[in-house]
Amino acid sequence: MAGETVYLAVALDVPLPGLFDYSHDRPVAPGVRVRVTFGRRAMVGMVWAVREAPGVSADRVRPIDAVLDDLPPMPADWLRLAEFAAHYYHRPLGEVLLPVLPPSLRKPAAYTGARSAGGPVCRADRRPGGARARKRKDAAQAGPVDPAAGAAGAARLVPDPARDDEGPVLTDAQVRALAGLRDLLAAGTGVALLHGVTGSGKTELYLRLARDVLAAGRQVLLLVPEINLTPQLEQSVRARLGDRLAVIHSRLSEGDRLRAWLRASRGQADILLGTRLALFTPLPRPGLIVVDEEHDASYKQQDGLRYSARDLAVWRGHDLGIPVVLGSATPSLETWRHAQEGDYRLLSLPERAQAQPLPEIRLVDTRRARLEQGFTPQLLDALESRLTQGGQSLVFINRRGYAPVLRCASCAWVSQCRRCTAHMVLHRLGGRHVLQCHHCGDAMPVPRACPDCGDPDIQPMGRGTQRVEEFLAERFPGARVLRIDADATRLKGSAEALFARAHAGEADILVGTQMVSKGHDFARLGLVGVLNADAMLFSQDFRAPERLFAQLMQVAGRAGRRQGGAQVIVQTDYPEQTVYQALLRHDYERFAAHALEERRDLGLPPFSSQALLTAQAVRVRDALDFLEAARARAGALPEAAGVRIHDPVPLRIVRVARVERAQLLFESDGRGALHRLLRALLPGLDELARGAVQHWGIEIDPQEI
DNA sequence: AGCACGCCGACT
DNA sequence: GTCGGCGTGCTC
Repeated sequence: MAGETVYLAVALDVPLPGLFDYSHDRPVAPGVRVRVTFGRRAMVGMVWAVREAPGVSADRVRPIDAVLDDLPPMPADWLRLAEFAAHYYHRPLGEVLLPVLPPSLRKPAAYTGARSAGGPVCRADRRPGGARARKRKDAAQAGPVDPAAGAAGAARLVPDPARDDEGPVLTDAQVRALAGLRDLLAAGTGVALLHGVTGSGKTELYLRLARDVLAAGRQVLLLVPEINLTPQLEQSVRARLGDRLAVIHSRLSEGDRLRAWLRASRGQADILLGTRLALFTPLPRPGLIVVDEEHDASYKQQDGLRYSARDLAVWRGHDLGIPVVLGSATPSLETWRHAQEGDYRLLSLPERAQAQPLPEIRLVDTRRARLEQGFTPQLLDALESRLTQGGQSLVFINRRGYAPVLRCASCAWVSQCRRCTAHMVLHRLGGRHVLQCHHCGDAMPVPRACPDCGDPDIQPMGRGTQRVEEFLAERFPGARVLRIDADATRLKGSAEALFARAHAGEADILVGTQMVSKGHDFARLGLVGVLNADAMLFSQDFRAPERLFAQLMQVAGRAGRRQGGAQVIVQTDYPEQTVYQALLRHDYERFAAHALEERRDLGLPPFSSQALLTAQAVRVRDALDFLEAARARAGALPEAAGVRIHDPVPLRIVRVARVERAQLLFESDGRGALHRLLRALLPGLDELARGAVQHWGIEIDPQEI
């Protein structure tokens, strides 16, 4: 088989443009991984193309160290997806192709070490169970479980498509929406927006649609925004659709992640449930992609390749010729506009599935109120009466810790982080208090007296979840108060435990951040109180009202899902704001229409496309100088026509961990013009950045500005 | 991004 | 004398 020397163009996970040529004695198919030496280190790369001659002088070309043939070549559609993502987000191919693989498939040590016998795939196959499956066996499962499902070639548990009576009786709106979704399946392609208020039964429709797809012998990819949401959905899917399910998210162990990836990519799993990174799993028989809570910011990766899994899901669906369903109670304005324009098919579920009315919403004006620890008398009374009725309440405050800042009573001292332009937040840790920076993670003890003037009277200002928890426990001595936030759930498994206690009714008042607002269905929850919502209104970001509205709709949706008479109290200084007025009526459409009009007037997305050039330096001046130079260079290019180039600005939190940051916004009405300009501009920027700039990057379709 | 090499300060 | 600081430059 060995023959003439060929040159393999290999993609490597390095921030350098292009591919790297290596020699080999025979051609290797694109999509096959290889082990190579790059500089002094061993790396796993992926063959992208075969060439007869190297693109660089032959003396620089090195041979391939090994062809990793423990897996078939990555399928062509998967390679197209990665190529599109690399092109669209302006990153080298290798920075897409490799990081989206399970870690063990891209680490050279997995193939070279003494214990690597046969490589990671061999080892995974030798132990097909894995921790997840072992745990599952112990747990009593509702619904059919096929004990052999983990093994290759296990009998498929095919649901009977004729049995449409499985699961709850559908409402008229659900029946209509399901018919629309089935039209989409029959058409074979297209995007649907399933717009349904919380509790309207979107999940039920996903399950029914998925069953159709499975019955046709195809696979379903089901994306959720957060790891927290996978266990619940996993249980419903198993109960209704059987055990040929794989779950992928970043907190799996390497072994479990590889096993799940293998089961999906070999077609042994019919349903793949996961967070954004699951989008990049190859599927041999794809039939449907569902993106639940499509508006959620978690779909946008915030480091490395900054991709939007929702946008790529739409692209992948189109490329594969399969339908994509986007579900949300508060669709992103981008998606909503597509639905309005008819690009996406709009299917609505305007009412809750189980005939519970939506909770009554009250805005309580805090300008006139006498506040007790941030609480209005109205909210305290409502909490009190829920307690006497034996119902559960939720106090929502999107701020963790005890108090956002510590301040000296007699001078100007505040608890400023040494390394960031941000305050250090007071936290209660065990029985003690400490100061923590939420941006760099730095921590320090609370000073006994003011470091500047020596006054011992230093006081916490404002409040976070911990202080609210403490106050409520004092104010309502008989009540069981349970706090659920990132701090309380930091330990592995503690999130599940806390949520289980909340669900079991072992708490009368829940205090939580946005973590509690997603996906959970607390049976006895009859009251939601929202503190400090206005904080989000003041953000400079033009998307702040959209996010606030979604957040409030979501948290309001926690109330009264199982019984009527539920109430939501939102405390605000600005009850007249459109966001709050629309919220009062549970009126997404009114809010969206208003927000879209504003966006259109200002030429903001979705009526324009944006890209953000970011720079980091020791001193912000250097970052700004670089961006200014980039702006001048961009403006001089012929491709700049039709692209608005804003002024470079320092970020609001300019310094994080002693690094200062600035950004430059590009905006254009058409996507094409923007990308053409970037294509012309970006290759020269490394040269401009030489010197004081530590790092620069481009972000396409930024979610925060 | 790694990981080298390279050329100047405080340690046994 | 050398251990090690991080500036500069390269990786098919």
